[in-house]
Amino acid sequence: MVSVRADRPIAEKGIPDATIARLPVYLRTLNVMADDGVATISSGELADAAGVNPAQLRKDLSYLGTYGTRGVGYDVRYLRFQIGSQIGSAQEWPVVIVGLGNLGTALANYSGFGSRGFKIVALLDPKPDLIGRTVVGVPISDLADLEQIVERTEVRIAIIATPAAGAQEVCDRLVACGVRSILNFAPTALSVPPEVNLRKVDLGQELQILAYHEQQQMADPLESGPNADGTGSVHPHGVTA
Amino acid sequence: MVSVRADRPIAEKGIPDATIARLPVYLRTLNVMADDGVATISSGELADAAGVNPAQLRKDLSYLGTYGTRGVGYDVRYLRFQIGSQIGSAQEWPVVIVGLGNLGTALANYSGFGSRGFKIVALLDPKPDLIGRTVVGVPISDLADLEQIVERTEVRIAIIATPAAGAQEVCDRLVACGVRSILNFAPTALSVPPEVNLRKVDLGQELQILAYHEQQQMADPLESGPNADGTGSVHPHGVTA
DNA sequence: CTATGTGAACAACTTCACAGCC
DNA sequence: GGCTGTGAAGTTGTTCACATAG
Repeated sequence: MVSVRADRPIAEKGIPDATIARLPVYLRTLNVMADDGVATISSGELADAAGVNPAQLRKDLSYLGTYGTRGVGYDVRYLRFQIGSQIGSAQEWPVVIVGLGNLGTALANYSGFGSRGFKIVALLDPKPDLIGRTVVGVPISDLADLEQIVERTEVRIAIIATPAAGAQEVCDRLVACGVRSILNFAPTALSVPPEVNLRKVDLGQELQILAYHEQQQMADPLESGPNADGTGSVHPHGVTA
Repeated sequence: MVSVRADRPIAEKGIPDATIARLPVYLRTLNVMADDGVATISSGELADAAGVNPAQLRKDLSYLGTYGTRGVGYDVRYLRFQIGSQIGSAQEWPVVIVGLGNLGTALANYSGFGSRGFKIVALLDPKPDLIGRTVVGVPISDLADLEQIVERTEVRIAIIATPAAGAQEVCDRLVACGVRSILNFAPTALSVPPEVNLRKVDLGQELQILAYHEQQQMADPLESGPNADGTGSVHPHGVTA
């Protein structure tokens, strides 16, 4: 079970997922700073701009290495470079999107992927009236050609944005032709062999949590003074997200 | 730190956010089961279908109450009813979406909201060529009319899907006219007063985590035997998401 | 004898608080 | 003096393992 993972030469092995998820946020902020001509920034300022706790920011950065200067802060350009090379904006990740309904199309258009080093190289859908149309310059191909397209483009990361019904079959086919990382937007649980990385995004989930807290606050009009509950918004001066 | 929050009549006070996020998944699964005519289901089967650990499922359900029968399992219809009433599918939550670019439009079209008790009652965008068009039967209104529309529709939950630049202003205006729960899809940190619930969704984040693990696995071709890392896919027989 | 419900152990993540360096 | 880097404490979420009910 414990997976061990014996110690290798240098560090740089175990950055928590939560940190990985935040690094692009820092990077985006640093880019803005750099464009504004800011040369140095403290953890407090950067944390503020990124919407996190300063200690969190410093701990996150400490996983990458020691890039700050005590008493001074971080060099914006240098830190930007370091984060960039860590999260593989060094290389470009080819990605295929399967399913071009509303969500798949929105994802294909979503500029946030491109700026983070992901490149949509193929779009797949079974509907004849979609096949041949292009989205962001990429033509939609027939889902039937999945195997040959995966092989030709050498994608290793796939996004499933199909209806729930077809998702598992698509998933199996992707796995069969060597895709090792799958991001599932379909509202269903997928099953994959253990060597495949699978993550799920549920667009409704955060809304659900908000609604729950809303309901709770309506239920007890008392004790709603400063901040009735936790999680939703428990940051020092109300900064979140 | 037992969290105090003096005991009120029955329980039903402190369900963890993580559990709230999973309940709709169970509900969806139960609906399928009920349609298939299944009358009773064990935690193992339901957990399997929902892609979670059986112990997790039982613990989640235990926050709602004691709805199972030892030695037997759960009554599908009864459990469905209980979960449904817990996550406020009892009431309908009116929601406004601000920003109807690709993402906002996809969210407006996303059927997952409707099936969970959310109802899009207003759409707002400042672009003249969008105003007046309708999406899922709801007309797009001028962002300038935000205040009056929020007041008229009495929405308490808003989704921000604008570009980063306009997000904070929209957020401030929403808060000013009484919106207490905001879901932010814009790639920027928003600041709100502490009584407002704010949550953020970053579509790139999960992809980033996948890419990181992909990169890691490429870095050590060794030890990729059974399951190189954790998080991504560490479920008993490889079922996830 | 089966499957729930749950205390307790465990694991991941966040925040605190302060030593250490500039 | 100011700000980083980090051990330690705190918090939240997950999994185990078993007593208990049916």
